[in-house]
Amino acid sequence: MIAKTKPLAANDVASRLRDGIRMGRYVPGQRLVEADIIADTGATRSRVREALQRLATEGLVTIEEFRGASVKKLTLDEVRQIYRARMALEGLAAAEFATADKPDLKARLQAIQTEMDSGESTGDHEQFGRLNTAWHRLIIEGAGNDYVRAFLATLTVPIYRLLFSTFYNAQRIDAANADHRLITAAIVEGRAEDAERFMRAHVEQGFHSLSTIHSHFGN
Amino acid sequence: MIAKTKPLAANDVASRLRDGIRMGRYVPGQRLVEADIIADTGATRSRVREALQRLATEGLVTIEEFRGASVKKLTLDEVRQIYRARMALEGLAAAEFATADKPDLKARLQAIQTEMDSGESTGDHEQFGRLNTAWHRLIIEGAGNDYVRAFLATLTVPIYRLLFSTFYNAQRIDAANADHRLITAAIVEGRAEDAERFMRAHVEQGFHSLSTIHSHFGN
DNA sequence: CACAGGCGGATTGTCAACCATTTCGTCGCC
DNA sequence: GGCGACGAAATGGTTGACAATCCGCCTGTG
Repeated sequence: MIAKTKPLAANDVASRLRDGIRMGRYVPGQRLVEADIIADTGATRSRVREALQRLATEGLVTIEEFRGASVKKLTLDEVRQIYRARMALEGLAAAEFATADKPDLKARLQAIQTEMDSGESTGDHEQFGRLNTAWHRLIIEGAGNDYVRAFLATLTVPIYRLLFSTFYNAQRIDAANADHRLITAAIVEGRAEDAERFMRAHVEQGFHSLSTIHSHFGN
Repeated sequence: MIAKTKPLAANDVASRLRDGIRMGRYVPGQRLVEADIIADTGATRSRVREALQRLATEGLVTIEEFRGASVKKLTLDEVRQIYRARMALEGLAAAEFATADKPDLKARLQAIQTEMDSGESTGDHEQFGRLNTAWHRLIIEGAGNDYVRAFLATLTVPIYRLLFSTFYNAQRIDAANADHRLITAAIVEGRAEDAERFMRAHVEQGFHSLSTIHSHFGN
C-alpha cells in the first residue's frame, strides 16, 4: 500500500462511518450531518457526500431530500429478511467450501473450531463473538464467490451489534457452538449437502434466538 | 411521476447507463467517457461522475485511475459465480413465494405460465425472453424480500444479453419451459421445498446451457 | 396563556469554474 | 522505421457560491 499524505479518500470516510455504525457509535435514527463528519475526518464535502451516497446504496443509511443522511432503523421484518438471505447465501458458501479443494483454509477452520470448543463453557461472550465472526468470514472466503462475499458483507454490517447481543446467554453460546461443530466437520470432510443444511439451520436458529430478545426496533 | 424540467438526476443517468449496458448498447470493455455522457444526457459532470461511481459499486463498470470508467468484462468464472448466487437466491425466492399467501400474484404467475406454454413451439425467442424475465421477476417480487430483490437485480443486469443468447435454440426454450411448468405448479400449490429444488436445478441448467455457448468472455 | 404564522439560521442540493495529474496520440528527430 | 518529447484530452479532486428546504424560535393576536 501507498502511504499518502492526502486527507482522506471517500472510501476511507465510508469505512469509518461503517465502523462507527457497526460498533454502535452512531445509533439508528441518528442524523449524520455533513459538517460534523467534515470536522471529524478532515475530508472535503464532496468526499463526505460521496461516502454517504455509497452507504445509502449499501442500505446502511437513508437519505431524505434536504434532511440529509441518518442511520437506518431496522424493522423486525427487515431483520427477518436479512436472515433469510443470509441463510441462503451462507448455506451456499458452506456447500461450496466443502466441495472446494482448499486444505489450508479447511485446516484454519478446524483450528478456529477447536479454539471455540476449548473456551466454550467459560462464558466469555466477547471472545466467542470474535471467533464466531472469524468462523463465518472464513467460510465465506473459502467459498471463493466474490458476489456472495460482497452481498453478505452488506448484510452483516447492520445487524452486527444484534449478533453480539445474542451471545450474552451462555446457553446460546453452547447451542451455537454445537451447530458450528457439525458444520465444520461437514466442510472439512467434504459433505457439501450436510454443510449447507446445517448452516441454514444454524442461521435460522440465530434469528429465532434474536427475535426473542428483540428490544430495539424503532417502528 | 413528476414532469420536471430539470436536466437529469444522478439516478436517471445511472438507470440510463444501466439500460444501455443491459441492452448491449455499450459492449464490455468499452470506455464510458464523461464528456460523451454529458452530451448524451445533458446532465452535469458531477451527476455523471456520481452515476458512474454508483455503477462501479454495483460492479457493472470498473473505474481505473485516470483511465475512467469502462463496462466490466466478465470472466467465465465470474459468470459461474453469478449463477451460483442466483441459484441460492432465486431458490429462496421460489420457496418464500410458495409459502406466502398471495393469491393474486400466484394467479399472475399462472397466467404468464400459460402464455409461455401457448407460444412455446413457435420459436419466438424474443417473446419467450420477455416472458422469461417477467416470470423470474414476478417470483422475486412474490418472495417479498427486498434485500434478495436488490441483490438479484444487480446480478441479472450484466448477464442480461447472455440470457437471451441461450434462447436462440428452440430446444433450450422447450427445456426451460418444462422447468418453468414444474416450478409454477409447485409455487401455486404451496410446495415450498419442491419450488426451491426445481428452481435451483433450473438456474443451474441455465448456466450449463450458457457455458456450452461461451464465445465472448474477454480474458 | 394557547396558538397560528412568519422569520432566520442551519443544512442540504446543485452547479460552475478551476487546477493537478495522468494518459495517449502525434510529430519531429535521429 | 524507431524513439522520445510535447500537447491535447480526459479524469481526480477542491473550492466557492447560490438556491431550496427544514426547523426552532419568536411574535402578535385572540
